[in-house]
Amino acid sequence: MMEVAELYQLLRNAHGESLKRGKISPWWPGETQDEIIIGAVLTQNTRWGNVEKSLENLRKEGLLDLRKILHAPEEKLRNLIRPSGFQRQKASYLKSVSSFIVPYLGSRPPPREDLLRVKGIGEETADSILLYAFHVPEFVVDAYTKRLSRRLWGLEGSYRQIKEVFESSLPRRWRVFAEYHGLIVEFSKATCRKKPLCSGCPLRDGCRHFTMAHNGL
DNA sequence: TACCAGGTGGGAA
DNA sequence: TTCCCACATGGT
Repeated sequence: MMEVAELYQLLRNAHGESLKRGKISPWWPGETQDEIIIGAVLTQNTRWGNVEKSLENLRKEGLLDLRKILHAPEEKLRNLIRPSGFQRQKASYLKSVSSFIVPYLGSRPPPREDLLRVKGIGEETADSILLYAFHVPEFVVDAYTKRLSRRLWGLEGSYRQIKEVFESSLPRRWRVFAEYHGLIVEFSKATCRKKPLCSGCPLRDGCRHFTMAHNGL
């Protein structure tokens, strides 16, 4: 049985290149804390390609900045973030997140339990923000992580249970957590999503990609 | 055409 | 606690 720590090395061999993007943290694109936090909200149930369009719209208007979002008209925000969908919810979320998090920017990270009380921030978004924008070692469990954990190890647990499995199996360092989560996303996007597993699926018996990872290709 | 994407909130059971 | 659904857009 493949162990958690062992898989990390395999994924690094296969998808390590993807870790180079991202200036503040491995993998997550973004040049500022603000950009990462805004992206974390906009990517909720949304393809990253659509998020990029919204981020670019905000950048052009000088609104890739949480302090400015705080004072921007909500309707303007809605129009700018339209490409990433859920614009009513997400414009509202960006406001609530901004007002909470601005005092922490460039300073200490916000406590996780406080972040979770903010409208629009669930466990995954909270951990993404803490990990990628503030470098706090909180493992991010997303749909890819859940699926991979289920297929590889039969894990069916809650968010916190799966998070605990990863965190207890790895050195508690933010960079390890950041890389690992990014690698899982890249690996998952490159492999089969069909249910039940298609023949030759990576995650069970010799998927092409998995074999590639094994061979360090 | 139908389904999916780096989820969350709110209500019902 | 857990399950279900609305929320919106763009790509395949």
